[in-house]
Amino acid sequence: MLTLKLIQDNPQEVIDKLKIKNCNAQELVNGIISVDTSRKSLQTELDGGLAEMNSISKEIGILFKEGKRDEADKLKERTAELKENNKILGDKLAEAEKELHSLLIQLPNIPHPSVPAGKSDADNVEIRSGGVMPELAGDIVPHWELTKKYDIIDFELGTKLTGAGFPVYKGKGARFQRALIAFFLDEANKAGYTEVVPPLMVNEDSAYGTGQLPDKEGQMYHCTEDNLYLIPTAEVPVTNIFRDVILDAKQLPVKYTAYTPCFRREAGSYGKDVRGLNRLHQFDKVEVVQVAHPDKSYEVLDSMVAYVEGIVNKLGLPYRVLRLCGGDLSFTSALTFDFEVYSVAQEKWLEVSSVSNFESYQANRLKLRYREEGNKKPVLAHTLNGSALALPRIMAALLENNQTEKGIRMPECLIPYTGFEYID
RNA sequence: GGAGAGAUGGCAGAGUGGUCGAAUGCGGCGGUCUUGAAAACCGUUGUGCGGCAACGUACCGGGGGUUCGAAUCCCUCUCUCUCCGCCA
Repeated sequence: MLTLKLIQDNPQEVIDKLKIKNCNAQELVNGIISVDTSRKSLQTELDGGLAEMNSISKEIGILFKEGKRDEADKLKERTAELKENNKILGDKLAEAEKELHSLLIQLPNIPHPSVPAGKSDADNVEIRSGGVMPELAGDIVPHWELTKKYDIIDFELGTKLTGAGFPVYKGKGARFQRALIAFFLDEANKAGYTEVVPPLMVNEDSAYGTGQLPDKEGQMYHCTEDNLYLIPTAEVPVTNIFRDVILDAKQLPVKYTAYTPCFRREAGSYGKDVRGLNRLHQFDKVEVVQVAHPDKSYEVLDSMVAYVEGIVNKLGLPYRVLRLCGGDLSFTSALTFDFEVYSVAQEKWLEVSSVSNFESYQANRLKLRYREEGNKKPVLAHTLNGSALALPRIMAALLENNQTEKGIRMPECLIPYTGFEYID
């Protein structure tokens, strides 16, 4: 969430900037300011009452020690009213804090100045493209037919075991999947990211910390018995490593990578682009996460984009990089670049990565701060993350784009991992 | 799953109703000493909120209660450890 200070100091600026996200924040901002103002005066008043109570209690303590029971009892009479008053003030203050908080979390992150205006993904701006469009002869077959032809992914079997959107990878398909994971992790390691294997389930606090709760509750699988959530992305457990943490400035940037399966209910998206590997309830992804110094976070973002571009290039896929417009930017992001790869049989661009700078928006929720040397006050850090990469659509594009008469040709960089050159 | 013990500052570890935000040790930071370092000694060393500041206030796992006053007593939840059982 945004910091109160920012909203208090520049309310109009916040409102103006959020217009890029097609968000009319006028009312919210006004509400926040007025609730905060009353919160402050309540606190001042309550602190005064508590101070008086504390000093009376001390006096009573002293009187008791001196054996002056009567005087002490007299003082006690005065405390009753004070106590009641403090209780009322305390309740009001708690109420105001709750209200303030619920308003604050409704405000999305402020977009970076470079974010273009726009309503939907149609308004995203292509900033770069690369790779070579494959020119395939003969019948071009979509990946869901290829997976059947080579018997490498069984969607129906997954339906039998679990339900739609939980495919079973088999034989070279399974090996292909494992190869991609290992390749992505090795690349991330080479780029200086420390590998972590996080839990695949998180508690409420973690889901809240990265913003999945309360707004996206319905998108996560929830184990009610233990009140745990299956992670929709490694971002959740990995970023929450830093919840309530104060880092040293010299520790920044912190770079973590994690491979995890991801679980998404995808409620409300039935029937749309769900064919084959395009949209699954469980899929694999390698994520990269950085905690950066605020002054450096956009350099870091650029480096993360360059990093993702590097691995897409190694895979030999035609791709484009988009700068997301205000309307398509996620609630928590200040600036996001999407990577899409071209899938020749579907004749579609498929989103395979999303690289974002959240600035201090997540950090504020997480209470993730750093301390400058010699400086006493801890300051909110910036968090960034990106997919590097999400597997199913990469696999879909590789299957379709690399289909030959001999089978599916593996990209050069994967052969050491797959141990074979063709899926046939 | 059954029985017991426990949760205190970066860590270790005192504190069982009254100047306790909390002894002491370690660690960290600053200084003295030293050619430099170590040792020794001195000082300093949590976070949030309110306040221009002085300062006030809250926080001893979470929540609630008793009391003029709670780290300390009561209730409840969570977690950790030990033993037993079960098990990859």
